Formats: sequence, structure tokens, C-alpha cells
Amino acid sequence: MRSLEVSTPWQEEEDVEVEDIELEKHAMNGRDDLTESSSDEATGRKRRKHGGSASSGSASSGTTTRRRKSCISARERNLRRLESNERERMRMHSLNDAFEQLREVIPHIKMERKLSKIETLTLAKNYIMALTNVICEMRGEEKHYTFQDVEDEEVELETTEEPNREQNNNSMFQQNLENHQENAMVNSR
DNA sequence: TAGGCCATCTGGTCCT
DNA sequence: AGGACCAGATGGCCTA
Repeated sequence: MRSLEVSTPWQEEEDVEVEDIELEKHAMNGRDDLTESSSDEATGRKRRKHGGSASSGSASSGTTTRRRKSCISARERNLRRLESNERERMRMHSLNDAFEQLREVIPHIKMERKLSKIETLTLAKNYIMALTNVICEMRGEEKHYTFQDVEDEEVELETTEEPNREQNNNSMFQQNLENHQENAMVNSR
């Protein structure tokens, strides 16, 4: 951590800003660990040991001139940044919660590790397609979609990752849906 | 050790 | 004006 240097007003503001960011980032990390450690233990969520990058490469370099337009103090800017970071963190956590909920409702072959985000989205899409097919079938219409593991011509589905597992899951979708379909028929009698 | 996945920070843009 | 959303950058962890 650098010490504060006394210099020209502009320089001083820049220096103070850098200093504040460093200071508050550490403060934030500490608070982060305190406030979120309990939920992290529950979810197994990983924590940053250090804050992220001090700057986002090229993006930050062009900001100094723009910054000077604003009449708010460096400290105020830092505060806003920290608040913004906090909101972004919360937003990403809620996004991750949504992913978790999605994982729970998608039938898939249980694995030792949880589904990645891209896998979750891909399977969700396939599941929706399978459900759509079932609805079409029940209505006596033609199926809308065909899957990769079906020999027929392919519609949609341009997935690239881990086709084997996906095929298994797609087969499972069909099987599950057929079972549900049968149950629905039985129950409706 | 390389590559995949992820969390976080950050600045820009859009929206209310 | 301020918050939400987004994408780029960065670095840590894990696995093959």
C-alpha cells in the first residue's frame, strides 16, 4: 500500500482515489467474508481471496479524463463504485440462485459435480423442446423438434459440448415424458 | 500444465 | 441521476 503523497490538486485527487480504492477494497473483502461466509458454507460457493483486478485493462485507462468532468469527490466516487460492486455481486448471486433452481427442475443424470451454467441452459432448452414434442404428440400433431440422438433430420440443436451426456439426458427426457404421459392418461380415466 | 469454469471488479450503456 | 444490465479483464480452483 502506497502512502499518500501531497501534490497538485488534480494529482492529489487521483492519488487519493487510488488510495481509497485500495483501502476500501480490502475493507470490502473483509466485510464480504463476514457477511457471506455463512451462506458460502451452505452453498459451497467459492470466495475470492483477493479482490478482482484493480482495473479492467484498457477500460480504466480512458476514464481519468471523463472522471474530471464530474464534480463529485474521489471519495464519493469510490463509495458509489463500492455500492455498485455490491449490487453487481448481489445480482450475480441471484442469477446463480436462479441457475440452481433451474438445475433442480431439469431431469438429468446425477453427476459428482454439478451442471455447469452452459450445460444447465442447454439441457433446459432440450427439456423444453422435449415437452413441446409431448404436447404436440398429445394433440396429434407432428413433433416440432428432433434431437441429436435421433437418426432423423436435425432441427435446431447446435450444441457442441459433451454430446454423450447430452444424448443420455435427452433420452431420459423422452423417457420421463413418456412416463408422465402415461400417468396423465391413467389419471384422467 | 493447459484448459474449463467461475467469482469478482470495472466501465459503458440502457432504462426508469 | 441512479440502478440494472452487460461484456471484458483478471485471477483462483479444479481436473485431465
